[in-house]
Amino acid sequence: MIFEKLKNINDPNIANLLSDFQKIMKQNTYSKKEILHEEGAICNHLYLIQKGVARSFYYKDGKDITAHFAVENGTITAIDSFIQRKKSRYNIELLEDSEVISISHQDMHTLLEEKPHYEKYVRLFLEQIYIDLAERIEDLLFHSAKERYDKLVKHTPNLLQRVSLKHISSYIGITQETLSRIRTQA
Amino acid sequence: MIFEKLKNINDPNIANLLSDFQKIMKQNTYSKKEILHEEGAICNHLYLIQKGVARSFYYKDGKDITAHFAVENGTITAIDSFIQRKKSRYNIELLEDSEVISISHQDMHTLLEEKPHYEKYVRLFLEQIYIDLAERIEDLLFHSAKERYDKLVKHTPNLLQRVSLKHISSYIGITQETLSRIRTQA
DNA sequence: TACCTTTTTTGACAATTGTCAAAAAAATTT
DNA sequence: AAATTTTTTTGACAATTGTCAAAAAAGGTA
Repeated sequence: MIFEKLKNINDPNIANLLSDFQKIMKQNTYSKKEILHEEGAICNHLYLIQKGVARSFYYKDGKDITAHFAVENGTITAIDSFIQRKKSRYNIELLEDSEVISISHQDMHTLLEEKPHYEKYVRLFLEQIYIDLAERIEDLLFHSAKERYDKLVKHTPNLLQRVSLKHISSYIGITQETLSRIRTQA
Repeated sequence: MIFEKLKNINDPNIANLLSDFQKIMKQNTYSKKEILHEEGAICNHLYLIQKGVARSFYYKDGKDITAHFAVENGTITAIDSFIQRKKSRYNIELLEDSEVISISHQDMHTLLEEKPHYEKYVRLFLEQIYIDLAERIEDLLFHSAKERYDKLVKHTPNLLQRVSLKHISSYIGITQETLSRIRTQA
């Protein structure tokens, strides 16, 4: 299942959906450090990571802050820009040599116009990522830095091995130094 | 426009949507402190506040934490439970005597099955609340307690006058005492 | 291997926010 | 209006996290 977020859906039509979406998917390979999207531009693509790791990030007071990671089967985009069609504050870069599928906003829009019965799946996709985001808020509000780190270790241990700690630390909302201290005293 | 989140949509069909949704809406009046939804139950309704204020909240280490406020024209539900059909950690209560419209999950599901072209609007609604949530994450991560409070004062000053500071403080992720100190030294 | 760059850790200290207890102020009820 | 309850503020102190600077470790390259 290309769209990991829809993997639990039991629906005979899903095969058609996949085949139609496949028509608007374009695959590319990128090398480490390549940029998929740069801040200031409107983000016109939804990216599916087939192989590799990507992160979205932005600058706050000159500091580089990671907003989201995507590994194999994950999706990434500058979601506010993609949805609202406005300039993005986010950048998206690859952290490993990667294979990435991209779907253009225009193609997706056209597909949804032509086959509005696919709206349902976009809705389901949004529901899933909404839940993910809501959990992240709870996490930030009500767990300590250490708890957030432990959760990450437990939930996505492989990410820790593939991504530098400075990105991890900003992702969980703390400084690199604090994360380092958390790790040693654990 | 009943659905504030869809107010910017320019679409001739929106009138039909409204009329169909109106058929599944039920209006009730509630008095202050009444509970719309209690934790442990699956949340079966989406609530639209016509008049009054509601908040969703839950308990973390015995402390009452506000997750969301809804004033006139706003929507509120235990969104994770409503979407995933699982038990909710949230409660929803009214903070003033209120008039509330409720839409049952079942009725909405049925309506979407019958008229799948309405899926698009649900998708647009979800996009909007996703953006709101994403902004909230940025706010929590990258603004100080004082900045978060000032933003609230600027953005929703009337809320401050209608809701007690203990709810405001937990909403912006700080203690009541810290909020009190922020307010005096401002 | 040696060199250079990037990442991670450590130290010292400062700033922010939390905790607990109590007082003051405001709102609600009798 | 008085009494009661709830909300807000204040004080003293502790805990957490951040900042800045530097050292150590790890990774990549010539």
